[in-house]
Amino acid sequence: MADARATLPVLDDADACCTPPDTPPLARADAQRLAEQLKALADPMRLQLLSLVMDCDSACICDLTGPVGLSQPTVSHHMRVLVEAGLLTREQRGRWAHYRVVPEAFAQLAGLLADPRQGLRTS
Amino acid sequence: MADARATLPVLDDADACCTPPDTPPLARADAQRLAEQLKALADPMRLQLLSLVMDCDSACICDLTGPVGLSQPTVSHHMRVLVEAGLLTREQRGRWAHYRVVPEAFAQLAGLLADPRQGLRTS
DNA sequence: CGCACGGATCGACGCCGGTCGATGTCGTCC
DNA sequence: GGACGACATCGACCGGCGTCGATCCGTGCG
Repeated sequence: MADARATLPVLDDADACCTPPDTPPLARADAQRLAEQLKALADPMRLQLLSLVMDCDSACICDLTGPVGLSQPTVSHHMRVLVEAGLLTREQRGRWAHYRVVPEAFAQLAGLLADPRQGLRTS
Repeated sequence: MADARATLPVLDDADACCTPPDTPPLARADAQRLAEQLKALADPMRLQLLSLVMDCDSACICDLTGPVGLSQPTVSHHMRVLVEAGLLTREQRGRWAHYRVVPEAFAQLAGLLADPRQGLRTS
């Protein structure tokens, strides 16, 4: 802040008061990757869908449309988002696509959030 | 799925094959609340801002605009989002607004994600 | 082969949110 | 009081995203 800068006459714009100059923000690529996973989770419908998948080990879309009250294309879209984010896996069996939770992905996210200082530093 | 339904003659539309009928999805209000917190985190810029705040215990906006390369209004807006999501606190001191991380909020989110089955069931 | 079913994809629509220049508000200093 | 600096807010712009009806694709069965 300005008062700290006043005592550092030669560090008026290269040094932030609280941020050591050798500590840049989280790398852009890491931030993007983490944000994408969090964004996949950051929708109430997708959280509801996840809770349903978790409760029955594996689920297909015809089981999910009713409980969450969404149309089939919408559920299909959401499931795709979750699969692409690495939070679910999809397995085609005949007519049915089975979706399952990826526990490791949640564990990893939990680890990042549990220790925010170290977690958000991981690259 | 359809084959499971074929063996449950009276549960053809009320029962999903994998979801026990007494296990509804995550409650809508809970899903909304959790989604809001996750959405606050689900932006790469905000993750970068958070990593900076974490590294220096407390920061103000003038310290943050440079490292993340955003304008003051944008940073101010992002900080507001994080404060309203309960992930940061804001304290006005003279001209400066000090932002700090709320560790408990992260711990809670981590808990929800670490044990997804129970975590997403919590209300 | 034709039909039924489950699910993916397309296209359109409306809403949301990141971004910034401009401006307003507040606190501090002279 | 006026000037300055920090930061909040406003308004506009633009891209992204949730949603659904329609349609397409793949599988299974008679």
